Amino acid sequence: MGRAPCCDKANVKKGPWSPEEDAKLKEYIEKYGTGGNWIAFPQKAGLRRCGKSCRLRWLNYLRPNIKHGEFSDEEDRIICNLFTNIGSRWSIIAAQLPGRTDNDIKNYWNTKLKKKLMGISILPSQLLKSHPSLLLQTSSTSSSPLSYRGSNSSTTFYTQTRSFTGTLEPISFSQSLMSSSSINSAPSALQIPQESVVGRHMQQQHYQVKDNILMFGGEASCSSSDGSCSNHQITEREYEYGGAYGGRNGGATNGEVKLQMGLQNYNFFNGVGGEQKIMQNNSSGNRMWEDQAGLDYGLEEIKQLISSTGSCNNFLFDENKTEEKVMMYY
DNA sequence: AATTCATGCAACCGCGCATTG
DNA sequence: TCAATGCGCGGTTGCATGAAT
Repeated sequence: MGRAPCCDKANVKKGPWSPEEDAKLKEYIEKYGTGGNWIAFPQKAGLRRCGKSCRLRWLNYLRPNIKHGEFSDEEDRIICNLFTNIGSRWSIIAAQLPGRTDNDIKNYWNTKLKKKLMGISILPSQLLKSHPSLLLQTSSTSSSPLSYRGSNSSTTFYTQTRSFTGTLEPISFSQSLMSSSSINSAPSALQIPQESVVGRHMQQQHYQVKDNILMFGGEASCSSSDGSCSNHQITEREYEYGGAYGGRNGGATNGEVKLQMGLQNYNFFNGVGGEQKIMQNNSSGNRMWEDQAGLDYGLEEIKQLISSTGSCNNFLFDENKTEEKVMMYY
């Protein structure tokens, strides 16, 4: 035996609210308040709606000072931080963001912010599966997809920070490249965000390794918000896999991806709880990317992904928008 | 131009908690 | 103490819209 319904389902209207209903609701509340009883509210206000529906409409859209539209970087940062600490307690998170509703934040998280995080560790193979039109193009003599060249000298990692779809906006990706989880799981782990390899607006980034510290950012760093250039460099040993991730707009030049690390096994795409790619030698001595798991991110994993950097502020967003620098031990 | 697909968002639903009698 | 009731929250759904094919 379930609980009694909160209202007469047969006699209440469902679906989108009309302007007339909105006006009625707003007018009544401005005159008399909510009356402290949402269940009884519709009858008093002359609305054929469920009380819960009235409450939701008022709280999320009609009450004063509701803020709609784009979330600022600061708001992103707060959401990210709070999610790391308390999880999906949207009402609490909303309490920290004046004018924002829990529903708004929840939707924003589910549709955009989470994707940004997931984009950080999505894999090239995954991209190619879902975007076969993205032909691989090697930047050198190699013709095989995801191939790379190695050398013993300095390393350059060229990539881009723009998304390849409109939903993956750049979010200081250079800072988010690495997570401690990937670091912990294997030496020299490096995550390449989705937007790092496919995009319509190409950029170069270099990652530096100095004294076993991978350094992101620096003088040539780019701002995440404007998509300007960021340069990072990795020294020690160079491997390069030609990225044909340029897509229809980018082509060979834009899609070039170079990457180098100094170890034999490279756990570049170690998504937290998701698919891993490990570059390793095969029997014929060629290095290959190996799928390790499916790409399935849960909230816990995303939380780990966030928290693994120690601070969400450091993870996603640049405090001062002028320099991005992340140092990691490998 | 038509169709399909992807995305974002408003709204709904069910459950747990708090309050009240 | 306990049952009834209402509130609030988080997860999910469905629709509208725009992009891609």
